[in-house]
Amino acid sequence: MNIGNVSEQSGLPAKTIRYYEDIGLVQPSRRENGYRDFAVQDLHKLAFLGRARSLGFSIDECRTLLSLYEDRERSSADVKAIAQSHLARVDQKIEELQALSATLRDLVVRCHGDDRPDCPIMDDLTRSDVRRRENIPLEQPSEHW
Amino acid sequence: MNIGNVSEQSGLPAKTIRYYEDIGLVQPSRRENGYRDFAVQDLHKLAFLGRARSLGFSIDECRTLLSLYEDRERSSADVKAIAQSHLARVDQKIEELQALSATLRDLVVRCHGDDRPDCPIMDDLTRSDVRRRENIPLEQPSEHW
DNA sequence: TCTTGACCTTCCAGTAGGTGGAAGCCCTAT
DNA sequence: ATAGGGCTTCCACCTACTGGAAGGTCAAGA
Repeated sequence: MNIGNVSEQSGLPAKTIRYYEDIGLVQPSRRENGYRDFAVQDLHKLAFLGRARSLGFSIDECRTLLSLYEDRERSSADVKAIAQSHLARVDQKIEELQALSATLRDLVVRCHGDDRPDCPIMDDLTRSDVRRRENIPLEQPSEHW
Repeated sequence: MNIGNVSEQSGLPAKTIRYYEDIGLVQPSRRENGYRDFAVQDLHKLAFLGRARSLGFSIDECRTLLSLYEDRERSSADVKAIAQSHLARVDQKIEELQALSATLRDLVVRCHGDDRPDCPIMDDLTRSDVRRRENIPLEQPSEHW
């Protein structure tokens, strides 16, 4: 099966599939002309990956899930542990964003938003005390959401 | 003022401050020995940036906010518009994560998590229909949370 | 005066998870 | 024979930094 075909059936862009090969998630064979030749199992794996990614699992988690996926003897406890820790992170992120949302909403509501320059949002950003930030965790850009 | 001093007072790592200079957010002068020499205004700008970033504004939004910060004639409407669109994105993200959380929680609850291999989580990831994904937006990795 | 250590500099690479584009084969249909 | 679409590799770019190496600078203490 050519990459275009697999792309269409799995819903993943061809670029992404090549990238997944690069990082070792799939190992399609090659034809004589150099074209990748995907087996049906590869298609299943890619579709599995697409679903796991759409649930927000990281590539590393996907790697583990994939090995569990291919292990017929794996225990459901192993899978559950991964899903649980992912769920905990999602819920944590939700809480952080909700605190952020509340702060922003408060600022937006208090800003009259007209032609005059005075603005509570700017005042807040300019303020050098720390009252506002007491309950707001820092963004962790390294999390790459 | 040396970078270490500014770092301590603004709460931003020195590396980050150098990076902010690289991308043109601050322009400290230089001493004869090559050391950066920050003015008090630079410190204010960096503290402002730190607060805006902690509220989740992107670097590009910070750039705009900074120009508004330095414009005493700016209208509060301009600031409000940026904050509002940011708030909308935050709320959108919260909704997505909540849908995700609900799905994951359901899967986790249904998985008995013992030594046996059968696992609803795996079943869901393996399933090739689209029922589950109907209400779940795709992760947008380009958003870089 | 010498040395130690803290502080500063630049530059390069890496992070996660891809995406965009260029240059160039390959294959099929007309 | 040629046009097109599909396939290949490779390199660069995105966000917002962070880590580390190699080396210059400065102030304090022996």
